[in-house]
Amino acid sequence: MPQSTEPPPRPPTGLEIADWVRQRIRTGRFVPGQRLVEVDIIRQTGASRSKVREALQRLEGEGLVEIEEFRGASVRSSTLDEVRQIYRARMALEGMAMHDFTAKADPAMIARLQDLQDQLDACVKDRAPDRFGRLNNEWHRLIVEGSGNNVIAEHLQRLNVPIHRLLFESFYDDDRLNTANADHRAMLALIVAGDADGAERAMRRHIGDGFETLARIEDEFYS
Amino acid sequence: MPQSTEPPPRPPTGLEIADWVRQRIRTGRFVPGQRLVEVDIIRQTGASRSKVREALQRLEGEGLVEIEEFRGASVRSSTLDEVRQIYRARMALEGMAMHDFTAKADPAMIARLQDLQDQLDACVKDRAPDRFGRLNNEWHRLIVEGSGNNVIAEHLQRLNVPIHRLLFESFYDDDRLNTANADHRAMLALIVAGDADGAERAMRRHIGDGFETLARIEDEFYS
DNA sequence: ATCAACAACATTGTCAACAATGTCGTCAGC
DNA sequence: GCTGACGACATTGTTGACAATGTTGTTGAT
Repeated sequence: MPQSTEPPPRPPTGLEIADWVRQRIRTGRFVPGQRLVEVDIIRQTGASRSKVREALQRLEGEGLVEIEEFRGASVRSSTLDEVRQIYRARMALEGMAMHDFTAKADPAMIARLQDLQDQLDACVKDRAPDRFGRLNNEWHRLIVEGSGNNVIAEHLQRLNVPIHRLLFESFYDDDRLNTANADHRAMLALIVAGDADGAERAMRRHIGDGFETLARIEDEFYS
Repeated sequence: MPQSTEPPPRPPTGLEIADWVRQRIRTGRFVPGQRLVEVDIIRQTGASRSKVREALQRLEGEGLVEIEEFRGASVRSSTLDEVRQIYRARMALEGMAMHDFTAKADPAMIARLQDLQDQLDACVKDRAPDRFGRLNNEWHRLIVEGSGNNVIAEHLQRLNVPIHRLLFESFYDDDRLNTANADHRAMLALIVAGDADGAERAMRRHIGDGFETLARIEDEFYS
């Protein structure tokens, strides 16, 4: 795509366009409510209109954008209540993933997790919130991928999309950084101990707390 | 659509085509592996090619069909392990739905559930497995819709699609009919008692047992 | 009989032109 | 100034023709 240093001669496929748009939504370059005009995307990506339309329909299926007849696509925005529902679903699925991960984790996986944990600890010490964010994502992904359940992994990926304007800020709360990391350590201990049920409960609490933090930030924002 | 007695004059939309195909997969009219040729669907539904292609891409996004370049769409088939993963996801999500339903159920909802339960009991007595199947679906839907979590509801709907050839047969096991109904009664009692955690555990066990039955049938089939 | 090469056909992918609709500014009338 | 009708423009929806690819059947040599 044109944005990179080396534009590929091959015109981008529908999936690539979808990725491109998804990425821009993830990074906040496309904000909720913003209209996604086909021609603009064509100009920026070099794709044909069919491909762009295909990509937008795909994203609509993922719940990321909204398409209205003759009005086109726009980035979907969600209420706080929908975010609550998303977190509830994440608690269920990621909890289950944690359960299965704990039940089948081998020493190699645990070692990788331990390594990640050390890096996360360092981030907390150094107050490096965005590196923490990246590693945090990786930590959660490691659990989910390691659970051996691709169906859950795919559904979680779909739930992990920030369609709420406040989802970006939750990690920059210093308090939250500390408690989240403490949660991670506790979960690691439970995994090592082979306590699948306990690890699942801990994961659910961890995600639930994440939402609480988010809701608190939202509250403060409006007062 | 042509199959009904009164074909609508308006050409069907992409969503309707998707529903049409989905329905045919659900009822076993389209079996896993079967190719879905665009022209055939056009002939049978009267839709335009764009709409058919849109519908197929949508279904691909749902994981129901598989699209290969220049080879078109075909009904996706899944291994027993993928079915296991699906059931695992259902345990997580429907368990959570049950939890929230129990926590917020009002007398009216409980009454509707009680009514359904009576009809289910009758079905078991009368040995009416397919009516039981329909009511059973309604029972589960009532719980999920009543949980107040649309996100979970949508993800469950996506998980509820039978892409495995044996998913149809599991209800016709007479033993299973009885235990499943007993599960339902037990869950109803837990709901009335307001025991959200207990109801969640019961739902998870119930769904897990469903998979066990399925796996047993599969085993017998291959021996 | 087997196999490769080839050709006719079937099916899907792409694109561009056109139609349908929404959007926004303009202007007359009050 | 306000409002509603009107028209130019922008954007999306639809269709059909054509290109690219896969599929199947045929033929002829071995």
